[in-house]
Amino acid sequence: MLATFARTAANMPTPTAASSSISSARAGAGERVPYSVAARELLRNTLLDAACDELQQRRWADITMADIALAAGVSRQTLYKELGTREEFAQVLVMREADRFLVAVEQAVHAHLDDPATALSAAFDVFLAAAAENPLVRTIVHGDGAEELLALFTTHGKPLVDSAAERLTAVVIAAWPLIERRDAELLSECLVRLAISYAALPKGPTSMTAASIATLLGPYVERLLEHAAA
Amino acid sequence: MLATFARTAANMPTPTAASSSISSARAGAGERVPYSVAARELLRNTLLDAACDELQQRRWADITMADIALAAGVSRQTLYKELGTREEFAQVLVMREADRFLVAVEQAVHAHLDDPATALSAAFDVFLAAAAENPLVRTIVHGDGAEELLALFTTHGKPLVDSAAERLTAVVIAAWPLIERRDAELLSECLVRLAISYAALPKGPTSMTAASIATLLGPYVERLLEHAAA
DNA sequence: GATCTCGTGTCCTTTTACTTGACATAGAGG
DNA sequence: CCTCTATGTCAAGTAAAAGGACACGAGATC
Repeated sequence: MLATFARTAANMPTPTAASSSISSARAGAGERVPYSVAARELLRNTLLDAACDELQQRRWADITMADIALAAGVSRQTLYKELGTREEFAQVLVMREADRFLVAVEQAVHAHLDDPATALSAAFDVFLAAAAENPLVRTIVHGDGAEELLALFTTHGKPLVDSAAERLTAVVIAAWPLIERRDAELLSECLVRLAISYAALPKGPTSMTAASIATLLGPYVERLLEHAAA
Repeated sequence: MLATFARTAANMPTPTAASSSISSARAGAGERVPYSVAARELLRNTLLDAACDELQQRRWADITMADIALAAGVSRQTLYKELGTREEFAQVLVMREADRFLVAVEQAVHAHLDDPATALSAAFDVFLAAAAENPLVRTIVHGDGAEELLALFTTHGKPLVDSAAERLTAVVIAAWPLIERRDAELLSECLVRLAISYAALPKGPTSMTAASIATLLGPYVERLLEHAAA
């Protein structure tokens, strides 16, 4: 039923759960976002979206800050103030995209709480499939002139890896609370690094890669759970 | 596949087509919304959403403008400037909700382009079902202290009826271009008035009511189409 | 019936956010 | 070498929102 119409899609707390068709979203509790915060978010996202759009048409190296500001309908100054320098902008852009991948991964894990190895495989598969079709990733991996962006995944990838690993750790711990934090952190960082590697340089069908990873790391995870249960 | 992640749900042109799960929205053409416009929209919607939320907790008469502004995280002054007086605010609130109903109706019609009578029935059914569960409508129809809002549907309902009829006319003409505008206008206004009447005072299951309307007006529509085809 | 209280609607001042134009700098290309 | 262009930053100008104040009218209280 579409009975209860959707709340304005504009004022969602996070784009996380922004799917649920046309139904009563956020009818629940005090998840109220004051306008000032929502406007700030809107500004940032408008800017980042504009950059993504531009990226699908020409190389990052050919896109100026002025282009991005113009595309977002905002002055260049506002862009600098809100997102910092070009490098910082790129960093934020990449981080946001990574965050979205994490959301997808989180869902995949959540769907296989009973079987860690399957969860591992499913999550990795979802990630790789998404990465393979994601415009930003494709641009970076496939196209030329995106070396600066590429570096954010590798040589300058510390913020990304750390952040993603941290988030993934949270996912793991939420899924299997018995696992020790240190173990979860180790596993997460390993997974993140593998994920980035395979996203940058795919090998064979995504499901096979995912299965391989599950084969490699599944025993470790199960060992962890056994120890935890004991 | 969720491959291509959703564009920021914040910057959608209209909440109209804001359903399509997680897939590449607006990758198409120049449907770019400059930030200033999006921010304005966001402000209005935040305010209206806040009012809706409040309405689910207490009566319209008990909700002050200050409450709404506070709930939206905005100053009272901004509220007045953006949405006008209390009456105007209520008007806008109602109109927005009506607009959403029209969207649902439009979809229902679109799903039955081949059979006008069925389209009629389906549209009316969708409308009534939605109205029956819609929080705002329920508040107005069921609760006390909403007389001021109720008037906007009846005695002071000219803007609503005119607007809805006009939009419905557009839907009808888009669906069956052969129908003459004058006929579409007559039909639309009649339907809008009936819809409001049954929303305010439901009678029996929605599907039966919808079927009755289709029985009553179906022949008229088919007659129109026959004449047009001739 | 006079007063008190509260919400409305408006005016005005301060503060914040965005725009605009300008400029120093550095790298690319003629 | 010089020009052209993009970056990053500054200061002045403008628009939007916040915050305070007040007149007005409606209900409540005494």
